[in-house]
Amino acid sequence: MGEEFNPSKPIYLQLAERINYQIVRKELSAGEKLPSVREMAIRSGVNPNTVQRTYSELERMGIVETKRGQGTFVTEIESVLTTLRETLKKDQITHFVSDMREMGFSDEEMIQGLEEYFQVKGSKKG
Amino acid sequence: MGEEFNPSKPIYLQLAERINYQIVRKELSAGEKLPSVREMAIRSGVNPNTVQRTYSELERMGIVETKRGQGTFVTEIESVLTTLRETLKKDQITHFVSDMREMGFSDEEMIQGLEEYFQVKGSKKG
Amino acid sequence: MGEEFNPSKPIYLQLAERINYQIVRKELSAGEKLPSVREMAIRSGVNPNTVQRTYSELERMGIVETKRGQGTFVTEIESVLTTLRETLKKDQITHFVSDMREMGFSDEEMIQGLEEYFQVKGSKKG
Amino acid sequence: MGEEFNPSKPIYLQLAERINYQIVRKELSAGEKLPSVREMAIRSGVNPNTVQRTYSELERMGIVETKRGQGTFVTEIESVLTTLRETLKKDQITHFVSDMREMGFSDEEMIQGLEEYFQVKGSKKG
DNA sequence: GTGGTCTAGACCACA
DNA sequence: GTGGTCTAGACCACG
Repeated sequence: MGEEFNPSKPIYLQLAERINYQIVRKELSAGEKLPSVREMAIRSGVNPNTVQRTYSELERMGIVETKRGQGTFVTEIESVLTTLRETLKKDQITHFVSDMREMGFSDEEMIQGLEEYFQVKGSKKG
Repeated sequence: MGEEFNPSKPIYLQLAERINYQIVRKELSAGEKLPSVREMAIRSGVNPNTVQRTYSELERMGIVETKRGQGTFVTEIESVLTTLRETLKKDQITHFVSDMREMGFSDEEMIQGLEEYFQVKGSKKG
Repeated sequence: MGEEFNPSKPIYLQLAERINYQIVRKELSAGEKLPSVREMAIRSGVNPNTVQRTYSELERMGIVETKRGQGTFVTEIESVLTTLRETLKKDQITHFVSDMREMGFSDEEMIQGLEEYFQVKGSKKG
Repeated sequence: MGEEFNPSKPIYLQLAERINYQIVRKELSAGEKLPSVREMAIRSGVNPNTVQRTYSELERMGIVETKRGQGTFVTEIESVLTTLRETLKKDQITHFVSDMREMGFSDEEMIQGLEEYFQVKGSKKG
């Protein structure tokens, strides 16, 4: 139990990122209930206070809604989920481009490399 | 001193990857001397034997040449460095595509996202 | 227990050579389990780490396959074993010719000497 | 100083073999003086008594002659040297064939392997 | 049990 | 100094 956390970043943010990731991957669907704070604390191997902070942060971002006495739920507002998806996409791309540039690759090489990859491995079109 | 290592992967391999990365980023140029085994051990916070194993591995891959009593040097064979560069590129791309697909993005969305990114931020052509 | 090793050559390589030799002589057959690292260490009178290194080397050469938690086994890939056999043959011949030449014998004398030897002692044809 | 000796065989015989080998390689020519017992003992790192025994053995075989007060000399009798040469050749061949047979090679494979070797590496004819 | 990794500390050959 | 090997002893993941 309890995957590891990078000590150089607040755990509550890392946990939030993981949940966002799960939402975009549809492991958590719109309207679905998140694990209770205590449950999530045990699963993640962190303190319940940390989970609480994560949930608050997610609520501040509009990604989850807390219903008193019932629990915390993924928002059903489509636009929020779409934005979240776009945000994560952008983050991934930013990180990718940054790494590739550090290795000295040009924009063309990245595009080209991707297209070659798709051709070889077979593509998944949207 | 002593950067962190992921406990789920052998340290000697992670260290090799870091060095490969440094070579591709030209933080280490062709023919340049690597830190001595002992020096690198101190810098990395690991045992000299572990560094030794890393250097052996790199030598086996042809990325590094060792001269007894003198030290360990980045190879000057161009083709090896080119291959290394291509390998790391492929790895990055594989990882990127894998993550993006897990988040449900299509190949088109990745390419498109990249191109948008380049247009907004300004491109670096090869 | 504990056969002797030539101090002028790494033990882990000498041990590997011995095992290769045993395989070619069919004292170890394809698919057969090698002694465990610890067992072999005791038999050979060396440290388990040294045996480990030998087994790693053999695996790198494809001569041996290791199954986690089960042991190390001689490969069943015929081509590898054939190649090994050919390699050892070549090594033997190289060594023989080198010694004979040092003693001043010509190629003809070697061939001739061999043929005489076979005639006198009785031959084993393939 | 002092090459190593195989503990499984008398040192005096190993030393005799080495000297025979040197004679056949013409590092010691017919009639040439061998090092004095004391000198040889130092060079070989063995006890002078052992060298004495080696020289006696060589004299028994007719390979050297001892002249009181002058030293020990390689014989000048051609037939003895020829025989020695033939004996060493036979020993080499016996050892070679024995090893190759243990590895399962047929007589044909040995001859064939030798001939291939000569073709590739270039032959030295007598 | 198995193999695999890591540390600690030692000794060696080379230059 | 450099890299290379070896031992001793520990801990881990796998089955």
